[in-house]
Amino acid sequence: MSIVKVALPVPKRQLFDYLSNGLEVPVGGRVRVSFANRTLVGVVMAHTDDSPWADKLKAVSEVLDEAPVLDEHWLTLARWLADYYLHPIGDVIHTLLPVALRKGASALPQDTECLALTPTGQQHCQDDLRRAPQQWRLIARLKDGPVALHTLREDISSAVIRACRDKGLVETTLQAYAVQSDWHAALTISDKPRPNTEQALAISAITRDLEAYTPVLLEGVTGSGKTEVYLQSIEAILKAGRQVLILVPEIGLTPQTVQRFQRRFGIDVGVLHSNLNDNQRLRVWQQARSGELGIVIGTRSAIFTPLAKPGMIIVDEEHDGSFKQQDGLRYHARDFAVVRAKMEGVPLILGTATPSLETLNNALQGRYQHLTLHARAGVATHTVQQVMDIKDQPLRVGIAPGLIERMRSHFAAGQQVMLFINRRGYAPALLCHHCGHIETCHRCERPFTVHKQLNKIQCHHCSAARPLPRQCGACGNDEIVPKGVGTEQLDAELASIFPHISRVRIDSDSVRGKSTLEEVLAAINEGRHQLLIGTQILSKGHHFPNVTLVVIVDADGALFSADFRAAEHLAQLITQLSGRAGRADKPGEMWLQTHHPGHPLLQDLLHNGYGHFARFALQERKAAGLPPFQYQVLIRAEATDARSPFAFLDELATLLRQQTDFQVLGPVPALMEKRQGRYRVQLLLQSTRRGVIQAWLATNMATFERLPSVRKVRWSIDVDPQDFM
DNA sequence: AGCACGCCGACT
DNA sequence: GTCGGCGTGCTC
Repeated sequence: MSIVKVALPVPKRQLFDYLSNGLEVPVGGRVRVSFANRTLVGVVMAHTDDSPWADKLKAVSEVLDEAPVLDEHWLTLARWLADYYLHPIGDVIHTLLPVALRKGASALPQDTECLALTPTGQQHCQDDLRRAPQQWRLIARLKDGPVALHTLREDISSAVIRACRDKGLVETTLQAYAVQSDWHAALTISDKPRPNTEQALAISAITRDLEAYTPVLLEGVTGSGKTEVYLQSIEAILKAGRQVLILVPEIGLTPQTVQRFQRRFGIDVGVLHSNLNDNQRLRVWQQARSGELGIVIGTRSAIFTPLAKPGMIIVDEEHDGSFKQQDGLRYHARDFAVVRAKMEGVPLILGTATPSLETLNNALQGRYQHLTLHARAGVATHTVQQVMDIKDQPLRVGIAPGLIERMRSHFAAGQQVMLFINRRGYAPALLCHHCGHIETCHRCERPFTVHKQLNKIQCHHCSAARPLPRQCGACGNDEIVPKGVGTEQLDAELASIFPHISRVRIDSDSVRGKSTLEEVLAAINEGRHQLLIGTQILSKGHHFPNVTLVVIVDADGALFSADFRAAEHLAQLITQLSGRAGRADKPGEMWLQTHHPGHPLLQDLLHNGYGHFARFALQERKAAGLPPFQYQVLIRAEATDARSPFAFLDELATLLRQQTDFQVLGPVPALMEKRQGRYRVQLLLQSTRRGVIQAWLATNMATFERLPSVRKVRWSIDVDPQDFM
């Protein structure tokens, strides 16, 4: 009997057998099958002759691919992901494929909708469209032949296209999508500066052997010319006819970044970001896979882009938390990049000014080559970092009087000031002054955040919202006051302190969509705003040369957090923010407000810099038995009642404690005990040896799934957890 | 994950 | 009297 074993997108750790009925079904190709009263797209993992289900087997309904969409190499990577992250193979396969392919779209390049000039359009000249310059721009673009509609949409509005179509000047045609047929031939190198000694050393170290896995930690502060090292290392790869994959954090993928690569090499760059639709993603995936693109740049999931001739992987800002997927297949794109580079035998660059402790440790242990770039003369920003002790100080919106004065003098000198606060909204809580009641989201048991402008209170953990109450929900008193400070309040209060200063607020509430953020950032660097108030967004990827004063409003939260990585993240934030402010002739000044000015981590960071801090923090981690010296696996369970998650994890813990290869800690309530109406409990497994926990869990998974208590909970496994929320 | 089957409350 | 609530169980 000819049977195929199919990976299906269901949360079961198994494959499903179907009769292939003589159809040609390649391993790695997709099939459509009926499964529990519905039709699913799956991928054939193997062929076989018999099956324990022989009498119940259904036949494959449709073969979607003549050639595999996942070749042997990718099936191996898929199995690695499933084993390492203890995730069902069917869902891993599903995650690896572009959404269009998951839905069953053809994997072959499709004809694309293009716009072409009609004979009438051909004859039109600029004068005919004197009063419609946008329409003329479109006509001019099409003079050399049809252009794909999706390309035109990037810079021509649909109204213009419609107008021209209505006038009979243009028409839609279907034709094979024309990509740059040979980027290797089109490759030209423009505006290449001469590298300094450090850069030259780095480039030669990275490109010493283009055909071998050469992992490198490239540590370089802002202004040290890290991107130039990327560019010149890439050059060697491209010239050898091989492709480069670049991963960047979510916020770092700006048109400028892409343009920099495009300009240097004069070739098309494939871009994968969150605003693409399914077909656009599929197109980049196909072009990368067929080798038609020399460079692919994208965020987390871009690590799954297949390359015909892989040449190099670069992970920029490797410390960034957005590389870790927080649901489903909880992979870390940086870690998977390491595995992939090793398997494909290509150089790997992990670049950052503030390496994660995991990566730094790997470098210090000699697993990665550690290359350092110091700031170049003339570009160096020497931000002076200082601590503001706010004990007993009369704060105004959480800011010490001395710093209000510093702000005033920086404004007077015509410079910009940046305030960093980690809270969106007006205030993190609404308190009744009479009875002390705090308005709380019942689903998460956390205070509602006050949003005054939107006239509502909102839970930042489940986004439940209500109109801003006028009376206390408990006692009815109308003296209810916002407690604490968020970006919105800072903004409002500073308006009254500095009425003539133009302010701009930068957080996910005020900045909607990518273009808006770009516009705001441009306005800032044109000097149209003097005061910037914002959250994390400010620390990522944007340089503010005219900012000479940076204030971190509250550094205390991270110093005493239950999350052991909080101090590391604060240090990265401080270092990143300092690097983004000021320039050589206008050095910046940074103030950290704290009630604990003598805190050893803070003191070490400020006096000795990130590198020293990180080594010190590594020693602490080692002493405390924490990552990267211990490998962790977190098992989470949640349910609408408080007892079931505990019952399940208690049972699990008892089973797990039968072995002695790793520690079993818990179960304990999650840092956020209740979220979206569900009680959350977790069990932490810890070992000094990589992989032993996975091995044990894998062999006992079936037992766990048979526990009666498992029925009442939703549970998941997080390998190398990044946060414990 | 879906989706059906199955047994208890407020509605035309 | 029914529509529908979501608990439990199965899918080759």
